[in-house]
Amino acid sequence: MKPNAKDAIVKAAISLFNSNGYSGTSIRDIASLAKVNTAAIAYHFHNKPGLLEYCFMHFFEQYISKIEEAFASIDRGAKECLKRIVADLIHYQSENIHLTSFVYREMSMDSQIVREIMSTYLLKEKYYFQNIFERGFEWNEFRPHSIPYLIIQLKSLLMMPYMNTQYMREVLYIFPNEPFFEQKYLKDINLWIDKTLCSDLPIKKGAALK
Amino acid sequence: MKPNAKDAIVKAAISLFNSNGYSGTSIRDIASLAKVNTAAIAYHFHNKPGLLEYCFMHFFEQYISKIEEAFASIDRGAKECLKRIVADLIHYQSENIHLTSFVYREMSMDSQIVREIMSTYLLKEKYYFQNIFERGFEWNEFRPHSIPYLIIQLKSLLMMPYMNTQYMREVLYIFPNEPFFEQKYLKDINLWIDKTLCSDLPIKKGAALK
Amino acid sequence: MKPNAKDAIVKAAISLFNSNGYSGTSIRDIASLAKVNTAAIAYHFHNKPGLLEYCFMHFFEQYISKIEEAFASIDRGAKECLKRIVADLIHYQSENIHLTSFVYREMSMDSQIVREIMSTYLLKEKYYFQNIFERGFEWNEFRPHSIPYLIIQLKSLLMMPYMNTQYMREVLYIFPNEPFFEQKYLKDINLWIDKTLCSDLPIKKGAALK
Amino acid sequence: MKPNAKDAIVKAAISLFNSNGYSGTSIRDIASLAKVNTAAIAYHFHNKPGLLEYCFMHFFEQYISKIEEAFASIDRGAKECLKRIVADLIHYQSENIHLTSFVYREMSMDSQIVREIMSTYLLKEKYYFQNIFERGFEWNEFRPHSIPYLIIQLKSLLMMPYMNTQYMREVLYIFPNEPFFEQKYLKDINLWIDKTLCSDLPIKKGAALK
DNA sequence: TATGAATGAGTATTCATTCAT
DNA sequence: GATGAATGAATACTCATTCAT
Repeated sequence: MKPNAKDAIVKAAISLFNSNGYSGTSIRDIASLAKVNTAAIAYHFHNKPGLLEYCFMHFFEQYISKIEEAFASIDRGAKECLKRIVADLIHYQSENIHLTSFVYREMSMDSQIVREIMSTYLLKEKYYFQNIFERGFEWNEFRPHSIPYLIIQLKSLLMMPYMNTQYMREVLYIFPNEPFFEQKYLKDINLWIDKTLCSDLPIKKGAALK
Repeated sequence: MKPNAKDAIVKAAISLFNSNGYSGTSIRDIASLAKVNTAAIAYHFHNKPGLLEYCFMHFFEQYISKIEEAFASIDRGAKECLKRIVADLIHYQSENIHLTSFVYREMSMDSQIVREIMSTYLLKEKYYFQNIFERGFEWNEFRPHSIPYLIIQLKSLLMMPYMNTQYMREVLYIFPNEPFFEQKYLKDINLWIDKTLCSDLPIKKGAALK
Repeated sequence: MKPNAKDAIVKAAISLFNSNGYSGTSIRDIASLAKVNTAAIAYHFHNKPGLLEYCFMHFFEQYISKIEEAFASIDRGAKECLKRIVADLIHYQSENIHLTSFVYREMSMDSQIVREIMSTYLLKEKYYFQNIFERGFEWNEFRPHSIPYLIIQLKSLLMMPYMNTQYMREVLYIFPNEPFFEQKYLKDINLWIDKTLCSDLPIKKGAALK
Repeated sequence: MKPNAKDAIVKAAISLFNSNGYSGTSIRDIASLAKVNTAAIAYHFHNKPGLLEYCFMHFFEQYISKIEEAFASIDRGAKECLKRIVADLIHYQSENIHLTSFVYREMSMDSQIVREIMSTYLLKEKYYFQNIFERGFEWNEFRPHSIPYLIIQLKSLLMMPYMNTQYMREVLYIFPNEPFFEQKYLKDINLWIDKTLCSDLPIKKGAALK
């Protein structure tokens, strides 16, 4: 009868998790929004945490693959590569703004699933960023700096507009799902890369790009 | 019998809200952690949203007063003033890390209380930031730029380590409640102010500082 | 694919009904233990009560036929006949200990099925016992006594070790499925027959066996 | 409002557990029969197993105390003592026929609670019976025999009419809660004691009662 | 102030069963 | 014959809140 019950459930879940939080959303709310029987959720995702995990995986699988694809072009320069990653991630997040928003929020909770996701996906992400920064230092593209502290800043810029869409809308009157925003904000992050990450480089003694 | 039941409740609430979220925490959990009868919470805070509102107000009252105090020294220069605000806020957040963490997370939810807090405190904060940036442009301290987009970046740097303590700890191995972190991270934000916010200034034609 | 799905289901059902009770066992538990689809149970037994009824019938059909076979030898003496019945039933119960255990327990519940089984099989059993006792009185083999009260005692001795296997194992350290137990316990019941059922017989004036 | 909610719950629970079994009875059935809110059950007994445990303890506390009281008179002879225990237990069970019935049935299930009850109460009961039998052998009152096997028979006679009240009523037309039954059945058990337990005693060489 | 008892609405989950394939 | 998907009703339990004491 339902052509795509599973997809309908996920879509409803993302929407409700985003506005009310995971704990603040009931299985029945999701089921009624997806026009599906509550038992169907148990059938497809075993239980509520299972549905959450599915959303997490759904998000991070694509997230990481964006990074991996862009990372392949590391040989064209660390800065170039980083900018491409940033552009891809911003685009991905803008396209999946509700999912991104709720995943980021829920990742700040203390649970078994979160720890698993972190050690699976976020350590991998860290590995790529670390690699890029190290290449950047080596090839004299980036000003030497503590890598973890650079990651904090980079991640903060990547996450902020998608974690706090409410604030963006109601205080700053900026809507992160508009295409206009994507382009403009990207420029700002690139400015951070150019100015804060790369500034005050010592004499460029023939920067060793392949 | 309880010497300071109200404080005990707030302390327990902050701790539990922080690790399990507001919806994920029950009145009884709080009561049992605070070693207080459940009805005592209703007595002191009327109901569960009342307790949440109290935490929000508790946080933002102090938060805004930090900004206001520092803003009084705007005449010594916009950059100087901004740096002092940043320093004070970072310190305040580090001192109240659990409260900060849970407040920021819960502020991303969609509720009546959140909207009220936003229009009360965050619009006020925006007003001060706006003022500082405008003065900075006027006095030729800051490179001209869209103010909302500057606020995004500034806020992102201010909030990130306190919204994602889990990530900080488990992926980056950085603990935002250590005094060492506060100093080091502050330097990084100042670097952003110096390099990204102020860089490429046109000829300083007698920058009008007092 | 399943060579003997029906048997596998019954076997699994007996095992689970025995340890968790009928109500405490779910169709899905049975299906997964029998490695069968849940719908297969509905196919073979119509519904859950149908499966229970099948187990009851399976047990009592054989149970009654044991009695009937032995009863045929009534002419060789009531006592002789009774001893043979007891021996056959004890042996049958020992061989089907799990089924016996759960059937006896479930028969103490108040349901439509139970009442049907009782009026079909247990009234028949009573008829045979009654007959034997009457012959025993007539032929001066048994001490005259109220038949229903004799049946209580006889049934209690027959059922006890199989209804309370848990107690037998954990308190008395006796395992009713060991062949040793069967022989020893049988001797005890025969002792009851000899001493309590037959004791203090008036002068045996030529015990009238045909 | 409810003068004795707890008692009302227990009374309703005993009635329903008796006719439908523990698993076959829902919290809501009990609550509605006791005219109490379902949450009141959780409040008084924590959860469903907690209510079951309370019933078990309620039964066995009194059960064991009956034995202990009667056991105090062991010096007046093992047989005398045993007869008094049997009389007291039969009376206690007749007075609490529904509780007895369901407790005995549920004790045959495999669960944590049952194992705990067994090792607490039934091992104690065994200890007393063992003691009585040993004294009986020593003082030449009982025919020497395996103690566990004697316990089986004794327990079977004690339990049977109360475990199978349905069978008693519908097949034998005997109602174990009638005062008449109690007296008549007690006589039968005493007969078993006199005939099967004590029969064929060797020459009573001045039976050594203290 | 403070609390033990109680409540009604809510929670996630499991149930036996059905049905199109 | 056999099965994966789906369902409505029921499950035990937890929730925030109220109220008499």
